[in-house]
Amino acid sequence: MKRIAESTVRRLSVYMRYLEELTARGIATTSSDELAEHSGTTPAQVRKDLSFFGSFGKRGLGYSVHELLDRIRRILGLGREWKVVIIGAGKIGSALSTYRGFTTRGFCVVGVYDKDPQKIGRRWDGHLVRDVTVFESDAAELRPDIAVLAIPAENVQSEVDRIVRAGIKAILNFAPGRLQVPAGVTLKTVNMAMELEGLSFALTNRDA
Amino acid sequence: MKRIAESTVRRLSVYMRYLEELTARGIATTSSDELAEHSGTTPAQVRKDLSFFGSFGKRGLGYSVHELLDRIRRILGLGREWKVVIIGAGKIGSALSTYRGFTTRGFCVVGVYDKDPQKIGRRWDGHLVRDVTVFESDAAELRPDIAVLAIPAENVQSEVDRIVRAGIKAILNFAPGRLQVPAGVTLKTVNMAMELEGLSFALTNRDA
DNA sequence: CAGTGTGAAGCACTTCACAGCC
DNA sequence: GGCTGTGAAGTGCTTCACACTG
Repeated sequence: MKRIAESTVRRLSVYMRYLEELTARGIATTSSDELAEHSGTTPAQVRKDLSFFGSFGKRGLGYSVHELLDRIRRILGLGREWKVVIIGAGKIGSALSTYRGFTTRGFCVVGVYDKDPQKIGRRWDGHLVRDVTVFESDAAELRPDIAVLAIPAENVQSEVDRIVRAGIKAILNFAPGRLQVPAGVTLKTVNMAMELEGLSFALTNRDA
Repeated sequence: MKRIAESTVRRLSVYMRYLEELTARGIATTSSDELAEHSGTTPAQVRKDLSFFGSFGKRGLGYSVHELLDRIRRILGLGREWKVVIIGAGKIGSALSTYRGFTTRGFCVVGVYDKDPQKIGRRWDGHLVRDVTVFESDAAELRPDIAVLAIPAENVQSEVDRIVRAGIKAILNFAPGRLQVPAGVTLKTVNMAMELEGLSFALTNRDA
């Protein structure tokens, strides 16, 4: 398959949400116009995005909500359960694991790790917090798919290295700083400070 | 000024972090090569990004760390304090307000609001949680700059409308769903579920 | 000579426009 | 007739390459 742009993947997620809403409302068909309208994009963009993966519509009629939802779920890999481990038993990880849309889309927390002796052994959102030093051996047995890295700024790279050594191929990172991962490992970083700086820039330079 | 790409603004934030590190290490000059190396981009990109705002370097010598840091801070609007209100006294808002890099860069929490009677009146990270219905009148006096919207999925648009009515021009949103804001208001949405779906897609379609 | 600043070229994503099918 | 699917055109960000300067 040809390389898919990240922006396309994000839009597929948005289309999926609207299709879920249509399903809940019992609506059976939709169109690229309607999808675009509710996803903040254009009909041509919707059709182009979908065209990378196949032809899911019927000319003159539109798309079957049920079928398109099924197809997009499959494309996004949401037809299965993903085992997620959380590194860092803090507020962000907790917010994420209790997020509606986390469990409902097949993401399942199978382990929580920390290096703080104060936290190790305690319960945290129904999970036992384990020592991060046992993570590699745990992972060898558990085979988690995704690691959420939600630790303070220090030594983030060494935790990334640990996660990579454990054989995990996808990391959602909330820690700041530039991180290195080998090819074949996908790293997505969410940096809240940077988002705020973007707002600061917008406020400072508006109308300019 | 010509319109600046969001990607450029994000990179400026990254350059700033490296310049802060150099300052801490007492290093006085740097180059586009070095900035690129530590920011995951190319020297040409660094120079192009900076060129939108002026000529800050010296040919043959590079950039003064001190001067460039000062310039970038000014560009990003970080030379002042920004008053931030948090709507939704939950875990995400709490994680954000205790985030290193939040207070250190001039973002200051001046109010916390919720609609849950259980939370109103309670202390939350040192702030008194107030009823979200008094937000507009509070804002008229307090004049906050940025609102962080960290509430569950229901009625997010009506909260956005309330924030906009209060005269706030920048919103950092953690709630899901498509939101409308009038021109002149900047909305940045962080959707963790969507980030995870991106990882799910990458895991499913790798090597393909 | 070393390293910036920048027009020009390259590339990737978006939009257009229309042929094709229901 | 209506709406999809898609090559072609358009747009905007990135990379190149080199003139320029300390």
